[in-house]
Amino acid sequence: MARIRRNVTQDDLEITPTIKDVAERARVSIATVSRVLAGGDGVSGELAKRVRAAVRTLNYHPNRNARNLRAGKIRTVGVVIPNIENPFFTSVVRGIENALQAAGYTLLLGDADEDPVREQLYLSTLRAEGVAGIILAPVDDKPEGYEELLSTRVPLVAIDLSPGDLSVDLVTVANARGARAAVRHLINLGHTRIGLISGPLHFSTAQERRAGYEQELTAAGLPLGADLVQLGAFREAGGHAAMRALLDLPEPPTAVFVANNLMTLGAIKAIHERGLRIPDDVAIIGFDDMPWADSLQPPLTVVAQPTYELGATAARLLLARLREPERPIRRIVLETALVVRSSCGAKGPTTGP
Amino acid sequence: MARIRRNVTQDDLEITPTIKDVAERARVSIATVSRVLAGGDGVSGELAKRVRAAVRTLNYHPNRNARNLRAGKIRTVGVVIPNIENPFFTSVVRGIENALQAAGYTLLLGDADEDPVREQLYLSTLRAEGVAGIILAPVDDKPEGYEELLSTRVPLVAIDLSPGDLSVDLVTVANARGARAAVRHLINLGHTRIGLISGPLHFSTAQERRAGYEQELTAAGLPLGADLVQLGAFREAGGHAAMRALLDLPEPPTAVFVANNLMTLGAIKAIHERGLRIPDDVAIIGFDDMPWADSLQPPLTVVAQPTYELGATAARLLLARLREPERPIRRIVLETALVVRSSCGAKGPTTGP
DNA sequence: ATGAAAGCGCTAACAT
DNA sequence: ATGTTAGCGCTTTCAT
Repeated sequence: MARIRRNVTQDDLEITPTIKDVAERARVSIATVSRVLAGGDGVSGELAKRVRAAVRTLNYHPNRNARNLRAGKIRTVGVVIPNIENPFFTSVVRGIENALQAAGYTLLLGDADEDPVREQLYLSTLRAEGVAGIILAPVDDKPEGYEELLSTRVPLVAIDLSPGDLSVDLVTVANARGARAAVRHLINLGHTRIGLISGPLHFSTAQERRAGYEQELTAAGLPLGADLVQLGAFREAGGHAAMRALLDLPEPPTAVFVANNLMTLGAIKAIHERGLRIPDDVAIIGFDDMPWADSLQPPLTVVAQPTYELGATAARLLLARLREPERPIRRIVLETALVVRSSCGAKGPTTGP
Repeated sequence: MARIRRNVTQDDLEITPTIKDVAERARVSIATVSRVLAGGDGVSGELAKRVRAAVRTLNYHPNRNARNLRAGKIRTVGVVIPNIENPFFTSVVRGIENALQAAGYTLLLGDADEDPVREQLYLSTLRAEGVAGIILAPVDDKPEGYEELLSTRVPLVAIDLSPGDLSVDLVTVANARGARAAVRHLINLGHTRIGLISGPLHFSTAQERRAGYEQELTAAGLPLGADLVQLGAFREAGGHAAMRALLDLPEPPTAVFVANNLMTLGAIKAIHERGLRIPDDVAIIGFDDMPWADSLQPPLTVVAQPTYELGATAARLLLARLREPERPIRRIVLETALVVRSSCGAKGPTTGP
C-alpha cells in the first residue's frame, strides 16, 4: 500500500485522494489541511493557498464517514413515510428536504410501502446508520413498535399523527376544523343529507375528521344518520366500496365528504360507474389536495392540508431538538384551507348562514 | 421492561453502546464480538451466546460509519430524480428501493425539483458522501455538467434518457414503439386526423416519441400535418397550451396523442374548458400511466411505461457494475404496454387492419 | 502559525 | 477458539 509517488500520477486519478495526499502535495501537515477545510482560522495565507490548490488539483472530497466517526455526529436525518406514491407525502418530503438542506443536512428517505414491518426495518436501519434524528409519518396508529424507538431517545418528530398518542414532537393539521369547513361548505350549498367516508377509526386523524363532520352537522341542526357514515381503509379501494354503500342506501346522500385523498379517487370512480354526475347528482368534497385535483372532471373541491409547510415545520422542529435535546415536547397544529373548485357546484367560497 | 440491573447503568442507556461495551459485558474481546456479528464462524457456542445476550440487553447497533470507514466502502447508493411529485419517478424509486434493499444497500434520495442547479448540488453532495454509486434520472438532456460527473468514474446509471447521449449504463423504454402503439390504437378506431403534443425536441425521449408517431402515420398512409404537432414543456401547462392550439386549428384533430403524463393532464383540462367531450369530440391517449388515470373522467387510455421495472432494472445494473467496474456499458430498453380504458372510445385493445 | 499524536468504532491480519 | 493490534480518514488537543 506504500505508494511512492512524486507528483500526480495515474494512480491519483483512480484512487480517491485522502487528506494525507492533499497534505503531501501542499507540503504541510494533515492538521493544517484540516484547519483550512474547517474555515482556515489560524493558518497563514500562504499555506492556506497551497492547500486549496492541492484540494483542487486532486479533486479532493473529505470522507464523510471518517468525519462523522471522528466528530461523533452525523448531518443526516432519516425520513420514513408510509407511501411514496401518495402525493400528500411526497409534498411533505419536499418541504422537509428544503428546510434540511438549508441547514446543511442530508436526507435519507425510506418508503414503508404501507407495511409496518418494512417501516420497522427502515427505522432500525436508520438507527444503525446513526442518523442524527428521524422524521416519521407513521403507517399505523398503534404505539407498539414505536415505544421501543422512543426509548432509544433518538430525536424524533412525528408527522400527521402520533402513533398511539405517544409523547413526541408532532406536526399535524387541525383535522376537526378542516372537516367542519368541508361540511359547512356543503351545508351552505343547501345540502342536508351529507355522507361521510371515513378512514379506520383507530387513526386519530380519522376520528378527528369524523368529529368535525358531526359537530358541524349538529351545529346546523341537521340529524346524524349512522347509515350516512361509511368506513374504509385510507386507500382508493376503501373509498370506492364506501361510496357504493352510500349510493345503495334507500335514500342516498346528495353530498359526500371524503376524509382522505386516495379514498376520494375511489369514491369518484364509484359515482361515475353508476352513471351519476358530479355535482348534479352527488356533490363531493375531499380532504387533502392533489396536484391533479383540478384535472379531474369536474375539478375537485377539497380541504387542503399545507403539506409543504407540514414538512418544513417538522424539519425545523427536529433541528431545534437536535440543538437542544431537553426542550419540552411540542405539538404544532397547522390550519387547513378550503379550495373551492367545482365538484360541489359552488362558484367560489361560500359564506355561512 | 422492569429489568433490575446492576451492571447496565443509567449511562448505558443514554450513550449509544459500542462494540467495546458489548465485549466488556460479555467478558470477551472485541474481536470475538465482531466475529459473532459477522456470522459467528470460529466462535464457540458458549461465547457466541453471551455476546448475543449482551447485544440484546445493550440494544447494540454497529456504527455504520466506523464499519464503512474500515471496510473502505459504503453500502449506500444515491438516487437523484427531477421531480418527486411526478408519479412516474416515485414509482421508479420504489422499484430501485426494493431491489437495493434486497442487496443490503440503503438509498439516499435527492429531488432536483426540475432545477439543474439543485441537481448538480445533489450530485456533488452524494459524491462527498462517498456513495457507492448513483442512479440518475436527468433533469435535462444536455451533456454539460454530467461530463464532469462521468469523469470521476463514480458508478452511474441513467434512467429514462442519457443526457447528451453520454456513454453510461442506461435503462429506458422503447419510446418510438410505444408511440406507434398509441397512434395505431387511434388509427384502428378510425381516426385520420391525429394530433401530437410533444415535449421539447432536445429531449431524446420526445424525439423518439415523435418519430414513432410519424412512422405509424406514414405506415398507415396518413399525411403528416405540421400543424398537428404541438410542442410544450413536459409539464401540465405545456400540455394545456398545446391542446388549446390544436383546438384552435381551422380543422382540429379528432384524436390526440400526448407524449407525457403531466402534459396529458393539461390537455384534458383544455378540452373540458372548451366544453368538449372525451372521447366523443376528441379522443385522447397519454404516455405514462398514473395511479389515478382510471379515476379521471373518462378513465384515461395510456401507453404505460414499466416504471417499477425501470427502477428495479437500474438498481440491478448498478449493483452489477459495482461488482465488476470494467464491464461494458449497457443500455437496456424495456417495452411499454397499451392500457386501454375509455378516453379513446374503445372497449378493449384494438387489432390492426 | 504549525505539527505530532491520540483516538472515534470497527474489521482483519496476526498471534497465541 | 480467542485475543491483540494495526490501521481506515479525519478532527482536535497539546506541544512547539
